[in-house]
Amino acid sequence: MPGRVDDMLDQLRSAGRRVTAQRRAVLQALARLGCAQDVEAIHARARRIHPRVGLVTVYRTLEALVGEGVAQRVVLGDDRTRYELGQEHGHHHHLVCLSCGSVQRLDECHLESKRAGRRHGFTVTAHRLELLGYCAKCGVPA
Amino acid sequence: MPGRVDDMLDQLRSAGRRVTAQRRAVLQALARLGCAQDVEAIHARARRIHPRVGLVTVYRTLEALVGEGVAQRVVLGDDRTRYELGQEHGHHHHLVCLSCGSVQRLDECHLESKRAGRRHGFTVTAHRLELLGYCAKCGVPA
DNA sequence: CTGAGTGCAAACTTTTTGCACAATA
DNA sequence: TATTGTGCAAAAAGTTTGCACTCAG
Repeated sequence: MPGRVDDMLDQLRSAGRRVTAQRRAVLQALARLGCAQDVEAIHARARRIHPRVGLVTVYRTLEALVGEGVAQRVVLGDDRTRYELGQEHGHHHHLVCLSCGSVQRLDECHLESKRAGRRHGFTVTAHRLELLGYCAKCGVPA
Repeated sequence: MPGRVDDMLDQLRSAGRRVTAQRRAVLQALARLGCAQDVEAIHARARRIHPRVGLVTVYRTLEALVGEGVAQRVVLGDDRTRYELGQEHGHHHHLVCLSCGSVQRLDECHLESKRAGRRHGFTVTAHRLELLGYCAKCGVPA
């Protein structure tokens, strides 16, 4: 995971962007936090790595990372904007616990709806799927 | 569709809520607009039906309708909160055009991921699926 | 007539922008 | 050194809340 962060920093540099301590911190925060984290959490984690990271910089850095294809926005249905490393490669979905709000990654993708879209004259190029329910820890409420 | 609105108003009344001209207007706006509309659009449409509807009332009414199971929130990945009539019954997904932003309803649901969730110790009780791409009118960009 | 519902204004939350300063390449 | 990136403060945008007034039941 640390090597991966360096690779991404190189990618930024190659794209003509500058590598700063703040960006490194945001990237490391993303790498350590796992998927679908909101901006506040990313900011807090980044601060633990490098105290001089402002919230504004986190917003701007995330936008830059998305632009470079290093990170992506994730929308889960609550009102928070979330981000995670990786783009379409490493495609996955999320299991969102309705009880504790935890989010875990689901790598399988049994999706057969592309055809359905095409039947509507719609060309499906991407999709987003969230499974909502209760995680093993919480269990289903009575 | 007009009968359906009256039925929903009755449902509100039975639940001890009051039926006002504003609520009727919001409900009619939802019925006429189709699925996944944002609050601003609902407000504008409601105003055309009954000019004395404030934005705040639209927010509060939508919340009440969701609480009564008459309407539901829809999250599509842009930053807007959207609403539409109907709840889990009438389950459907959306085809979101990346070019014009139009949203159309997809009634089919070929979802086989519930099993996948269960394998993770996760009990799936609901899911959300958006297919992104290009509608027939827009076509796929070069 | 009594409490649920409404409108307005103000408060809040989240995200964006302007501008002077700092630091990378 | 030439810019890109940063921080702060302020502005926007979207949503919620307090309060007095209105109206459905």
